[in-house]
Amino acid sequence: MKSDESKMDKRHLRTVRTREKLLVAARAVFLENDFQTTTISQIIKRAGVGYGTAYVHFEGKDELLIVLMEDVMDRFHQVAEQPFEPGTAEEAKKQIEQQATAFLQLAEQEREMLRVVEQAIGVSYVIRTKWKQIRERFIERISRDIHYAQAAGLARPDLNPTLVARGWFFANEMYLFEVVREETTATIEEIAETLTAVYTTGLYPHD
Amino acid sequence: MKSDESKMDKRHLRTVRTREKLLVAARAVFLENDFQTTTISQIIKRAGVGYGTAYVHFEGKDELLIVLMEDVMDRFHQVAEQPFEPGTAEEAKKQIEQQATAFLQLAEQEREMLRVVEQAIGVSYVIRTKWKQIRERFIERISRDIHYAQAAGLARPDLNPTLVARGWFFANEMYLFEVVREETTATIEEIAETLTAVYTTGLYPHD
DNA sequence: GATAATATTGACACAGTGTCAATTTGTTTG
DNA sequence: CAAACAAATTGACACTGTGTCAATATTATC
Repeated sequence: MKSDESKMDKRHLRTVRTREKLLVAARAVFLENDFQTTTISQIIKRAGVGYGTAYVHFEGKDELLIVLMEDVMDRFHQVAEQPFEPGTAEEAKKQIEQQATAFLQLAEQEREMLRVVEQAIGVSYVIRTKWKQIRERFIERISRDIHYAQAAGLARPDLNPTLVARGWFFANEMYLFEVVREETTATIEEIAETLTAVYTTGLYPHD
Repeated sequence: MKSDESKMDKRHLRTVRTREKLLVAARAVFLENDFQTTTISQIIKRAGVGYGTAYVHFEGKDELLIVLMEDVMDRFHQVAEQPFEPGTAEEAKKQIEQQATAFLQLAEQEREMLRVVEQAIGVSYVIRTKWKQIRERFIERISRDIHYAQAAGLARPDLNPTLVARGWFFANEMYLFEVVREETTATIEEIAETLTAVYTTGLYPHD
């Protein structure tokens, strides 16, 4: 995470240190409060640097959070990039449920940061955009998976993969934030299982 | 919408007029801009009243929007309250698709106001709470419908109705806002059809 | 028409933001 | 090594918007 400081000259090193101080302070303040109520002034104070300094390193609160988000986002991308090459419908279901579970588990693990991120999505345009990128990456990936399953004769071929993928991801995303807010009564496994069941085989049995 | 002014004494009437002036101005300013960039000062100026007046009638920007939301919300509740008593699975699917379509059509019709509402949900706690109420009403209703269908032997009995309802509503809600933002490529009918198809019969055909 | 009740008003104190000229710290060069 | 230069840091300042409240204006009551 930290860049290699050994080769830097003293000047550059000071810059990096200041940046780091700001990020550490920002993380702490964000987690202790909301995104909205957190002020740059608080972060600056905590970091022990002069007021203007924060604006030299970051454009504002938003950019500070975006940098802090990056780790979490990497983990999401990892989940999105999991391979999907089922041989049978059963296998597909299993893999889909696994991915849904992994997704929600990530929400649980990164709850604190995601709590802040969720608030920030509402308030900040830049962060909303950032989140959309993550979402689109997931959706695109899911679309490809659906396409694959259709081509393999496993999934219904008459549905638009992108439309289906969006709907499926949306349900997952909303539950993700419910988990983050600790508003769910059910366990993650139960949620993933239920969502997957409906998604793959539907609520109404076939004739 | 307007209350009956005929019986009011002059004083009360003045109050109502002022309130109305503020609401009209607020609607105009909100629709011309965002929720975030709209300032109370703008609304006050537009309404042609003194600065403090707005704070006498409303707690702030949020409450102003909440009052403006009410009409739209009524229409949503109407959609939520549509009867659901299918005799067959086919009938159920049809009714579900109809409701999904109605829901998205409402998004299209009330696009402008909902655009503002969506932004406000992000920023304002009060409005987020208000929206959650609407959502819960929908989800509760859908849960009951699922329960009904399960009891009637139409729907899979092994799934938790509330969990399923949430997932289903979430997908619809996200598409609602996509429609509001005019970010969809597909038509409303196609979206409703696809969502319903996956919801009712699943992406993977049964054995 | 005097008094009481209520509604309106805008000046004010406050909180937070972002900028920029001045200052401090570090690097290079003759 | 001491100018001279370059880069990083700083906090005072101007600005935007909010919410409050004592003063003022309007309407009701006796």
